Amino acid sequence: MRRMTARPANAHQARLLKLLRDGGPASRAQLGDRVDLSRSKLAVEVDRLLETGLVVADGLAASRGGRRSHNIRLAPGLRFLGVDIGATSIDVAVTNAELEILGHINQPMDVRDGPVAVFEQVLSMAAKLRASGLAEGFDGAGIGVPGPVRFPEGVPVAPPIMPGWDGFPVREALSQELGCPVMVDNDVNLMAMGEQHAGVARSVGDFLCVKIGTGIGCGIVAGGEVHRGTTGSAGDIGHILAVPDGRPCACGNRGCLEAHFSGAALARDAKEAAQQGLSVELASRLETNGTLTAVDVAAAAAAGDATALDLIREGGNRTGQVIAGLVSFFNPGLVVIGGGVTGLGHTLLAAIRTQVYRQSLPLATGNLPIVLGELGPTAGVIGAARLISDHLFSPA
Amino acid sequence: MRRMTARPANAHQARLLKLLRDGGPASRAQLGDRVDLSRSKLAVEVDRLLETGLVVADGLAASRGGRRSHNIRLAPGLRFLGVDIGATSIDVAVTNAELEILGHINQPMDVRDGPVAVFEQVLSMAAKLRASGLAEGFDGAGIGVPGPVRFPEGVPVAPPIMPGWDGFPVREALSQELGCPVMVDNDVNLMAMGEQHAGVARSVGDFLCVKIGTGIGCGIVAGGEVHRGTTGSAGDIGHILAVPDGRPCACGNRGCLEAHFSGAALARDAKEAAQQGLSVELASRLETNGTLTAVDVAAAAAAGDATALDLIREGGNRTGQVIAGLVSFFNPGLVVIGGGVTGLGHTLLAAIRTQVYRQSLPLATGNLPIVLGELGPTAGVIGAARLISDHLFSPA
DNA sequence: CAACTTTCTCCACTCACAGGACAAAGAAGC
DNA sequence: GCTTCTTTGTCCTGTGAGTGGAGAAAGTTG
Repeated sequence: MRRMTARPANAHQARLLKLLRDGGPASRAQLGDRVDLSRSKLAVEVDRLLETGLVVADGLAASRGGRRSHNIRLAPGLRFLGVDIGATSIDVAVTNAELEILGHINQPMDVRDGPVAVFEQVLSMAAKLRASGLAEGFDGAGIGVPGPVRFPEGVPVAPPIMPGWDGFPVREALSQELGCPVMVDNDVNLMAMGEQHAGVARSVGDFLCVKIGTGIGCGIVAGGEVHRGTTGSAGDIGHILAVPDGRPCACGNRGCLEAHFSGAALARDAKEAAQQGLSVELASRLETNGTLTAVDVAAAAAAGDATALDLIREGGNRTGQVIAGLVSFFNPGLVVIGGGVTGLGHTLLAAIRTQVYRQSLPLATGNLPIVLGELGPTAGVIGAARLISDHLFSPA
Repeated sequence: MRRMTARPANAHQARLLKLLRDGGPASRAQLGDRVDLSRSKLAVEVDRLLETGLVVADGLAASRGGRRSHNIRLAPGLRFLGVDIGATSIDVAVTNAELEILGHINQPMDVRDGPVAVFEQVLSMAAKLRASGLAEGFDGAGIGVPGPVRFPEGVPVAPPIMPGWDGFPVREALSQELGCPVMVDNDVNLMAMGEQHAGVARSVGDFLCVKIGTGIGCGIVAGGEVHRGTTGSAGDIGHILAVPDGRPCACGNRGCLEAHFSGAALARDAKEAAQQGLSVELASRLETNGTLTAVDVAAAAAAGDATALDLIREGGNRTGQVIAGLVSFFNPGLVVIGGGVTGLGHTLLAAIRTQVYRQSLPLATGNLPIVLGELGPTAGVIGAARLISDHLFSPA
């Protein structure tokens, strides 16, 4: 099958494509209501899109009391690949043009194995999805990496937790391998875009998306657009000072948020507690598995273990203090908490909320929801698909 | 004289007006180089602007080897009023259409006297400027207030340091009194716009502008646009936690940045130090004046007083720690320090720089200038004039 | 079957805009 | 003084974007 060759020729067409993507199939009349164009002009642009094959007209909708309308929809064969490279695992998904997930696989992996090994795995996962008949090829791919990215070029820059990726031309390399356009971004930004597109952040202009996984980061959306900062490192909140003279951090400083709360820090603290005999629950898990992860802490907490709950509360308080500062500064309309630790659930959320509502001024917190992400592990891949579709659905 | 009645009819005209404002007078040919329009279309739009009186053609420029060009410039009679209401003083200035300050006066005042008293003073200051022959009237006014503003309506909301202003229709009231369009914003945002227009932040897309005066606040510019947040309280960093279990703050919490460093905090600490006999210099000043202000501390520091220098360094460290967090989060391309305490100069700046460069990651700080504002007390009024001119130079 | 609705198409008219021809005004060389 | 070249600004025509109305197509309702 020939892949997507055309791009929208003008802003009107781009607008229409995005309407169809976000709102699903519609008739010409419905499109006319949502776009500021005369019926005649709209018909012209739709016809041109039909010619390019980007959209198709299939079937007639039920009558609403008059002539039945033609259903206009995005080409049903369009397929986007969403890739979310985490610190310890890879998510790959295929979506259709409406960014609905058709297939999704996850595999453990270590980013520190370097770009070559990781790419091999990503490509084999993509091949598996293709082989399962979900896609004959990909029209575009979005990919998220756990570190700062020089966005226009799609190249990671000085990523702390992924040495060996610095300056690696991710966009170009992947584009060559897959034979389709590729866009690269920070994984946290993609999570934010995912929640914005299909999750809790729909129709919120300014929000923060805090991702707590192996590390900790924050996606920033201002005026509906992702804010990436001057060097692409915006949202890198893991190394904000949380505890003066606190724990040593990999970055060389002390007391960084990430050194006190993150998947890695939680596992470390849980292990210490277990070895000190503070928790029978954690100790038995340590013995069984040989090691502890955030998942064990979550399970222990769910079982009512006091030490585990304390660890989570403590971490939540630290995180909440930092978020309180960000809320005062940025004044978002929503704060989303996501990432691997969402399994810690409401204990974590309650601790964060307490700190934010206590420390920030009422004007900033008065109507500020702080909620868990809605999409879980799919947020990243949906965001990735959204990234590339935004690119492809813009005038060339 | 009849004031500015017309507004640009379309985006092209708006663009041309802003080019003339920011780049000064120019010929049609020069305008053509800076705007993406054919000469014919450009001529049409310029002619229309000439008809409306928004721009004038006066005289011929020197020849550059061919036919001499007509000088196109903004109407020389246009006058904007810039008002910057601080916690303890008011600045009012008149500018021409190019936002050059033609006259500027400053008077001490207390915002807590409430909007009615303050307005009376602002109007009398504006009248004085008009009487001096600098303006026959005002085509628009921008006004900054030291607290959050619901921007579209131009109404302060829940301003901590200016009780009595909550919900007061500043925009509407002032517009009625002055008989011209008015825009209202937070004073810190206006300072940022001022430095962006005519100061150190020219041509920087993402930057922070930290204003340390009676209180402490931060203007945020992202992608060239001021970020105001969901409720207009973005940049309110005075109540970010700086010292766990630190000094009590007026907001009810402890350890807020503003409780540890601001004009007010500095005066308080200096007084304490003087009373404890830690500094002869400060004690003598206290005796002479009966009280101490940040200006006294600056003078003592300039005279080499160790205690005063310590106070400044200490405060700079606290502020620097908070700014370090904001830099990690926002990844700006520039940090501007301004406000009343700029008199503290390089001692303060050095302390802030030390903290930021030490605590934030190299990628964010690698090429990050941290500098004092260039415009001093005029930043606010220039920003105010810029605010209203941006409004008036946009299609109606 | 008539009357009304909704959807879509066609057509004529207006306006935005580009691009080239050309006029105006001066500089530089002969 | 005259020609040639350069720069600036104006005029004119052709093209394509876009609007709005007329009306055809395809239904529903009574």
